[in-house]
Amino acid sequence: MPELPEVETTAALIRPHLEGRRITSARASWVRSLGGAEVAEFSASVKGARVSEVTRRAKWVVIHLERRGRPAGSLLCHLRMTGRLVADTESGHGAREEPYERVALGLVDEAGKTSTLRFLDVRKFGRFKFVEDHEEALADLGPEPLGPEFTEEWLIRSLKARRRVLKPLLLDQTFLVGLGNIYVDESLFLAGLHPERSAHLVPKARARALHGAIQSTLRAAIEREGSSFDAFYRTPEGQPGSYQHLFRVYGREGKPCTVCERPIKRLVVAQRGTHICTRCQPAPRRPKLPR
DNA sequence: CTATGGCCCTGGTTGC
DNA sequence: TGCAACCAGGGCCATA
Repeated sequence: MPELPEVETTAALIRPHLEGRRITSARASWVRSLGGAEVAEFSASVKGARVSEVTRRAKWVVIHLERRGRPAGSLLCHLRMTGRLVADTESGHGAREEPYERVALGLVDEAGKTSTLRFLDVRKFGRFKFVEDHEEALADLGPEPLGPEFTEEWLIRSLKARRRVLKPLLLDQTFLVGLGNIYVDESLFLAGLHPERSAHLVPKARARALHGAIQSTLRAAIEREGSSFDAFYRTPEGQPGSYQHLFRVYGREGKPCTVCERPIKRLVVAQRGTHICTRCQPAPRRPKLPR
């Protein structure tokens, strides 16, 4: 469950269980989830710290820590393909290790009530790591698609400057953050753009359409708490997302386009499964090959 | 700068 | 039924 809307939803779900609480213990049953740190080192970094705030940057959940009222580093969590963050409301569960649990934190609130935050991750691609400075750690990321930097003018200018295929460029987190395979396909469909078009050849009007498509797709998905079409990947906390019912192309191979009824096609672009309507998203002109 | 392919991992689905 | 191949919402790294 790893694109911007799912990460935003995750941050919102765990926030009330974390803010204001103090970390009393930490454990990790899969060290590589810690992103390079040893378990003891990780534990020492977070134990005794208080969670001041839970935010999101790109596809990262950022858990801000403080000690004596001063900033004291952050926990950065990336869900990658199968990661989940689950907060226990009931106390007394802290000792039990859940299936696929990779990292867990014991917490206590001001009244002495205990709880547990667990990082579960079937495929172990995700990360749950401590950093001193989250801004430095995330410095290479592009702008937020729902933030003030991401304007129509920015997108027009930035597309023009890149001689790259459109879809992989939009998936590149150093270019623009938050989009993954699903929301890229959905956004390109809404904008009427073929994923293999050259970024620098996208006309201004289409770039404007793409800007609107990205924002409206992400906003609508956040409103529905993201997508979850596989029981395996759902968040057990709260309701699973429901945006998957509104997919126009993703996972709809062979089904009729919602606009023109032509069957949706699946192709592979930059090694990623890609879904398009060949009528609504006309293929780019192929450059003439020298003979 | 851009593109490609391997790699990290596990489990569900598909096809023989 | 059994089993192998293939697929998956991400991103890093080396190489060309």
